Amino acid sequence: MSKAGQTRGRGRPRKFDERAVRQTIMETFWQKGYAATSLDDLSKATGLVRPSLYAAFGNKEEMFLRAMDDFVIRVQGDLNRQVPRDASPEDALRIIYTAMLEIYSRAQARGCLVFSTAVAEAPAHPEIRSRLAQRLVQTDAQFRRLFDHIAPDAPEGARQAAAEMAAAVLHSLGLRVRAGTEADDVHGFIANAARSIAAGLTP
Amino acid sequence: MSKAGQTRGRGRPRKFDERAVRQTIMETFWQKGYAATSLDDLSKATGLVRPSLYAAFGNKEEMFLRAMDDFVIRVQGDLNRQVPRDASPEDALRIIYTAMLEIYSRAQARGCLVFSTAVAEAPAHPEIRSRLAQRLVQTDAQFRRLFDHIAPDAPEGARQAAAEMAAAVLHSLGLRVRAGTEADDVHGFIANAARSIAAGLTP
DNA sequence: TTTATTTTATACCGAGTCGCATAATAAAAG
DNA sequence: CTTTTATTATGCGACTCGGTATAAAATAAA
Repeated sequence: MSKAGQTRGRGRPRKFDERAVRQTIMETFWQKGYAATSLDDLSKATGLVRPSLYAAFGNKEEMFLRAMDDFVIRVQGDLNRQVPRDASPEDALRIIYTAMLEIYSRAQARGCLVFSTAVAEAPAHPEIRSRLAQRLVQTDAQFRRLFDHIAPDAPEGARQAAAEMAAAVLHSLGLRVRAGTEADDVHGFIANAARSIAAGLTP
Repeated sequence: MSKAGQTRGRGRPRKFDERAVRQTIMETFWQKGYAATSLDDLSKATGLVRPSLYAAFGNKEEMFLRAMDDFVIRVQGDLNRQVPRDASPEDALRIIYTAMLEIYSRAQARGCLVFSTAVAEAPAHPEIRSRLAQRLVQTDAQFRRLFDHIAPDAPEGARQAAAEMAAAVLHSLGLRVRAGTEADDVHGFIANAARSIAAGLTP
């Protein structure tokens, strides 16, 4: 159902831009969480009535899964734009964490849609849980690839351990932002974490 | 209201054990999350009818706040029983994380009531958010005290950084368990984390 | 135009929600 | 015993929820 938006459909044309609506859905889930976001909320936020939402995006859980994908895509985009390819491990981590802090802090302390919102729905929604698990694995792998690239001389075990630690710091960062931790404390946390992890790579 | 359970009340005596009921409430929230737990669920689980729950424990949010307290108390108890006072940093961390993994893994992958459930309600419930923030601060502080005790020769900055990293690993552990990460992978994560953090304390 | 197709709008459903008002019950205090 | 106080039981009221059936509207194809 629902073409990619290009094919000249045959019936009544849509009055909305699918990508913009998806962004709005993602933002709404991000701000209010899964359970606290009603379909009426999404309807008001997007300007689409509920049946249109269903026709275009499926039920609430499917909308949320889409929102998770859109969230990740957007974060990766922001990140790729800011992280240089030739930084030292400590600088790279500091840049990444600072960028993530900026993302997590937009509007009122929202934290991470995946690590702070999806996680709560994991027990009741196997699909969400599996997507969350995927995300954890991929985050570890991304940091691993980063360290393989910028710290190739470190032993493999150290690179793997550093990658897992780097991911853990990211998880913690989301939590701390969501809890409303003071900005200064968060910056201190970031600086300490970047230094500690980098130290494990260049002994 | 509701006396501590000792003072010989004047009216009709309670038919339930307050501490047992609180444990059941905590377990239920832990298993199903905040939003997904209805008062009827709590009523069924505890055997108390809703008005009795209200009279004894207040509304849903107050019950959850109590559950957070009870959860922390129980975790601290389990932990204090298992962590020796004279272990090396690496051993101490491994013991703590292994114990926490056991707690987080009870029944079907529940993860952490605070880090995986309360966090989702933080935006909508300021009281929950503030309690979550408290918990984050206290967790950092507890690790800090641990390292002050078992690694007093490390520089202060290193002890503080290690404490924050140790807390971050705990946050990540809750997430990973909740996402259903394979037990072997989680054990690897624990071992790597304990080694990395300890290395930062004894260079 | 006519027909086929797709989206939008309205209205509704049944289930479940929290919280409380009220009445029945049980014990202590007088 | 009578009165007071506290707990338990019953039940409801007002609301929100996710989801859908149905009809109106808008466009492309025939």
